[in-house]
Amino acid sequence: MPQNHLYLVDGSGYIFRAYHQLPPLTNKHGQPVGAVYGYTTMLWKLADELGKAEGPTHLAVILDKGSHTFRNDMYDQYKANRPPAPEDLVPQFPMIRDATRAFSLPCIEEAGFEADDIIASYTKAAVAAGWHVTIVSSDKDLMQLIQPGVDMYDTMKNERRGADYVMTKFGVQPEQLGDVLALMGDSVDNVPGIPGIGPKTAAKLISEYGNLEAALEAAPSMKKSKMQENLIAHADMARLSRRLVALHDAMDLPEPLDDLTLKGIPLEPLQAFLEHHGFKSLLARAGAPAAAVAVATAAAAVTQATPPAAPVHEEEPPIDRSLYETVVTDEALDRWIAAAHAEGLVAVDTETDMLDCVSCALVGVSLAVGPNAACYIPVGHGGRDMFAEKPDQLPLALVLAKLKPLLEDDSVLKIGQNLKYDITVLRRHGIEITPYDDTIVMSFDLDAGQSLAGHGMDEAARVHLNHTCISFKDVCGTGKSQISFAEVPLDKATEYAAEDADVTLRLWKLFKTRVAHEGATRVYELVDRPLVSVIAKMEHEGIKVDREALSRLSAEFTAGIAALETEIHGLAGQPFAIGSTQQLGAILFEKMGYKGGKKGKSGAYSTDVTILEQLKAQGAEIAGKILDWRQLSKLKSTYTDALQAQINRDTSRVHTSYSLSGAQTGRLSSTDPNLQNIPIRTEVGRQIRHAFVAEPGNVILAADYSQIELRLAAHMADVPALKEAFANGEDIHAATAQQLFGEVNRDTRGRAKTINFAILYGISRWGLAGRLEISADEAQDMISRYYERFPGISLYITDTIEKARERGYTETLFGRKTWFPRIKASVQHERQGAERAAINAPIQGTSADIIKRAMARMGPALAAEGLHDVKMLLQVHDELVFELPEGDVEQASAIIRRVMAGAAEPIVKLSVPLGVEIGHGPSWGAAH
DNA sequence: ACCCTCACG
DNA sequence: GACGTACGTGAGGGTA
Repeated sequence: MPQNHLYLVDGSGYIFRAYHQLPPLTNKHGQPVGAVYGYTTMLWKLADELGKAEGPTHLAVILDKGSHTFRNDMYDQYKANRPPAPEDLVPQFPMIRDATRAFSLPCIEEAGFEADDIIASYTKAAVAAGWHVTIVSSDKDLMQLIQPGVDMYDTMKNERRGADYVMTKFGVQPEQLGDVLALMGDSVDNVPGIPGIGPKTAAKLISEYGNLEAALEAAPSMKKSKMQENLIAHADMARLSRRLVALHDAMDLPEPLDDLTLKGIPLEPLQAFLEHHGFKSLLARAGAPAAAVAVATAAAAVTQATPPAAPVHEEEPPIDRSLYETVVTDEALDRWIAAAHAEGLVAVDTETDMLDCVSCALVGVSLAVGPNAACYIPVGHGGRDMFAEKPDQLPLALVLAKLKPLLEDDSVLKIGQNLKYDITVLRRHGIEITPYDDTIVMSFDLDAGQSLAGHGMDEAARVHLNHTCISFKDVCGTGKSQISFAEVPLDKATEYAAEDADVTLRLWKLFKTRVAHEGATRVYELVDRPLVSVIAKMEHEGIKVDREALSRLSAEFTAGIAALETEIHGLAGQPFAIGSTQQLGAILFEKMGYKGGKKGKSGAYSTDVTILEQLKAQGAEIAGKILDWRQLSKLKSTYTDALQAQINRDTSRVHTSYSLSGAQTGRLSSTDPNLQNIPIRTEVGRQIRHAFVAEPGNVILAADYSQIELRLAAHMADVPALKEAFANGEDIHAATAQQLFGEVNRDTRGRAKTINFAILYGISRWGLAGRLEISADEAQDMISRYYERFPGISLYITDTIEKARERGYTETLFGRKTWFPRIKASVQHERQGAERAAINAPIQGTSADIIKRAMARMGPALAAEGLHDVKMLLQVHDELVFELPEGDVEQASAIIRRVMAGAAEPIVKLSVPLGVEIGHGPSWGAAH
């Protein structure tokens, strides 16, 4: 009779690990199932052990139930600083139980006890009965249970662990591990331990003195050191910690040992479960687990099962463009679509006849399902002219009809590089791409700030695949002789387009693994990926601009500019190009003899606002005129003229393009045109905002976060005085003025405001001195006072810089990384520049994360309350702009406010409220 | 292609 | 002791 062998599976521990290590999959019902999938493969692996020498004869999955256990009664801080489970993990907990049931395995949980205690109790009982035990977990606390006859098994690393593992990892025997853990403490579970003692020191003490109590008792006679003092001072904390890490092994077993006998795994419930979640590839590709088949073969003849394939990292074949196919027949198209279904994923790229995706025509679609397995489906070659001669290609309508089910199939992942473009193009043809991954966004979430990693495809291919893509220029030429993609011959078009899809798929494979392993899953899944289709919608929507209003302004500005020009030339005594800083510098500082030195390496005179304002203050009339001239020229060329040219001919609206990878901090950026820098600060400039209007019957609504970055700074640096001021709804700059100067008036409030911003940007006394027109010493005093009044700020600054230097990156509250390679530069000002950016990045980036989450939730929140005509049009970093029927304003305002104010939740709980200010009117200008 | 300047948060 | 003088963007005009 072979010996009984009980496997105890630490299900709760596993699911967290699977969540962080595995790609964030969703099933065909749109539910997140990455962790469930990982959990399922683990059970599968265990099922395959059945019948082997070291395999289980008995097995139980142990789960945590509820969060309050006897340890909380012992120490109310236990696990107190643990963040709530990620929102896409929560719905997976019940599915874990489904998965366990699908394998027909017993599942044990008990209120008041942690899974660890249940495992300890079963281990004790089984050992007493003379059984072998294997604990399936990688938890260090459970390693205390290792003893002869009891080992651990880490399925992810495929590693069995005994006493020697504990010895290499912690330097002690398993039975001494509890003492080591007690000294070390555990920041995740909030076990206090002894400050300053980590794994190394703890192990040294325990192996030297044998156990915790002996070490504590010996402390007074140890050599004097910080560690020794701490050992004495915190002895009670260590004793409490010892009790917290001890496993409770004497509970009544919820189910008797003998009930845990493994009998085999009926195939049917397992199959149903796998099919429900679309894990059927697991069954189909790898064969059922041996145990399941053993049961199934009795009923039906099943083909020889093979064990699930271990993930092998095979070298991909180099890119070979000769293997790409031009798809021009029904049969070929069907074959590619079937291949995509079989693979469960497909890289997609669309080719169009112009860059503007609102007006462009579809020219072709490329697909890739594996390395070099890529094709191009031409549909619009030969151009839009109905009568032009065209190459042989499938009709557009047919291709769209066949692609639609694939592109909308929940069980096939669509992969694209900068998908918002393709989403818009295909949405115009009635296709909603879902689900999707975007490699440009993945790249950004991994490598923002890494100077070597460009996120565009050509650069990404060079960096990550060591491959040079065919450039668009090579195919279409440049400048005047540039041709449209519709005119490119099919063979050349296929090489170019299919390569894009092929490269995208290869990049995706790399990034998918990295996202999971490098902690980018949170920000990718919870912030950026959902945003892609939202941004696509906003760009497609566009905003109405009153062309006549702009044209009137242009005319006004032209007249103003001309008048000023005459005056300036008169004052200068000669005509010159006012826009030329070179000529202007010569006039001001050489001919007219004003003071104001040369600047920097170029040796040119600086003529920027600060200089001109100084001259003006000295009484130079020309300086004021030049400032006015510059303002009007800027407004005319950058706004009133340029915006008119940007009004789309087909839609009569302006469609900006947002870059999701534009700003290193995680902010969006806006181009063609940039709608994030429309004037507002001066009255003249503000008129331009009034030209952004709503359709008749509609209004423009603008919703702003008020002081979001300062609020986040107060939260992140933990500044009680600032937090309190925000909680009380005070004027924050006035409150700062009160703290710093003891009185509030226009002057002190203004200075306080400057200092508040200086803090967000990484202050230097020189910089502050310049801004406030005080001496560096006075500025230094002011900074010191700020740190004194707002403790936490200086700690935040030093901490952030230190961490950035250590790890190379900073992180937002949502885990967005920004890399700072120059933080180790030997050139001082380069390094200091990186330090200032590092101070700012977590704050600016968290603010960006929050508004992005608000944007992703806005559509569903509005729709849920029946508001289908509210359109989100623009994002300006802390502001969202909507167009909506006048009658919806009240209801929409409440929803918008709620969504924006609560956008951090539940992932991040802020200790300050987020304020939202909302206004509306016939134009953007009027909405403020 | 680069610099300067200036519009925004 | 000199250095250079706040974070993050994009666009237009002048110059080389």
